[in-house]
Amino acid sequence: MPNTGKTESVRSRPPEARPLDAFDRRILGELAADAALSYADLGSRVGLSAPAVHERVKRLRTTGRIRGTVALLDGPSTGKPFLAFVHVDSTGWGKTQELLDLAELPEVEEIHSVAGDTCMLLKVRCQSSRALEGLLARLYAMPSVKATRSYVVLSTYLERPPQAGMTETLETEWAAGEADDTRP
Amino acid sequence: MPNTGKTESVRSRPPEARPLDAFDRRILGELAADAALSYADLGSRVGLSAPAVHERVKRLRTTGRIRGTVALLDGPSTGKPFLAFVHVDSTGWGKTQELLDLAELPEVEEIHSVAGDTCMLLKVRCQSSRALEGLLARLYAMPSVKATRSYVVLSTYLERPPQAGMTETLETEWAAGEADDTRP
DNA sequence: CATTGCTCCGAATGAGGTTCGCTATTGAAA
DNA sequence: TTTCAATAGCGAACCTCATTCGGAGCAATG
Repeated sequence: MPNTGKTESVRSRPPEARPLDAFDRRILGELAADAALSYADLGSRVGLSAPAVHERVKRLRTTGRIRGTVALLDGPSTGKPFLAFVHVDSTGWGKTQELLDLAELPEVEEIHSVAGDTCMLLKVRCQSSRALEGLLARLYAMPSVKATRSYVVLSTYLERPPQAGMTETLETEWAAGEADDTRP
Repeated sequence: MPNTGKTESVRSRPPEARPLDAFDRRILGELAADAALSYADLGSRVGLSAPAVHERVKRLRTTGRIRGTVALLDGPSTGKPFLAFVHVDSTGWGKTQELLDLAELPEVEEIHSVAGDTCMLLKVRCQSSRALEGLLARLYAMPSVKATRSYVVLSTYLERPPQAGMTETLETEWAAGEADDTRP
């Protein structure tokens, strides 16, 4: 059966453009807390049948909303009790490739380019302060690295992956006593 | 059946004291990358049968090595494209309770106490720069908060949960050209 | 040398993931 | 307004896989 170009152009809008509805948000919230839930349980929590949530979860995966399903390891009890954030000052913007190569080390969990008084921000978790020192030595061995500032974590009060919920009042509440809302 | 105190004292050593062997490490590595693996697949990868890995994974869970199994959400495509690290200077050490209450906001992903020129470090992910501003307003509304410094993430090159692997050479390699190893 | 406990494996069972066909609903075209 | 097509939902069925059970090999203990 031949399909008209007109119909096709309407129907084949990119799937990732479709916005998340309330069902999707609740599914994401549940799975971000516990991905070991059965589809039957998940369905009863959000008010859908098992095949229906299965279909939605599959789409959330293929469209990239869900990046993966992983086991969260506990740093201290798996041999990496030392956590630190390292700010890196480097010369030039194009020379950051060697910094990105640090991604091969399992101790390096995050590499961000940030706006502020530093260029790059690393989150590293390793087995000892000596290992942290070794990582800093690797940094300083790079010609482009000018300086670093390390923030060693003393206590972690909260640490979790991205959450599904959003605080709507964050965008409006604070401005109530300060100025009128200038948005349209 | 009564058990002798002697046997009990020997047998009931804390389970978390048992060190991880090579099998455990490989299992943790696989599950940290993909927790949706079947036990049969996981077993064939590490060289054990399905019931054997099942038993080990169960123990890794109960002993806290595995904190949970979760779906990793993609921030930008789930409505939170803005990521920032906020350093907080606060007066006094006991007054941090109001900071810890921020954990109720789904935008706040991490709260650490750090050593360095700041007291606390937050990782926050929210829907807009305006929401980030609202969160900063909440911070400054706290009497104990003296100052904040924000690092807005421009690009994220790497972001992943704790990994199982460890770079052994980090503890030794760097010191080779500097000084002799002083460890026993 | 006997015993105790641990961990592994193969087999069996039952729960749950996955697919299929059908129906209701929505939105667009005639 | 009528008609058509596509979507998303559900119940039932299938089939994979998680989970349990019993037994064997092994190490450490007394």
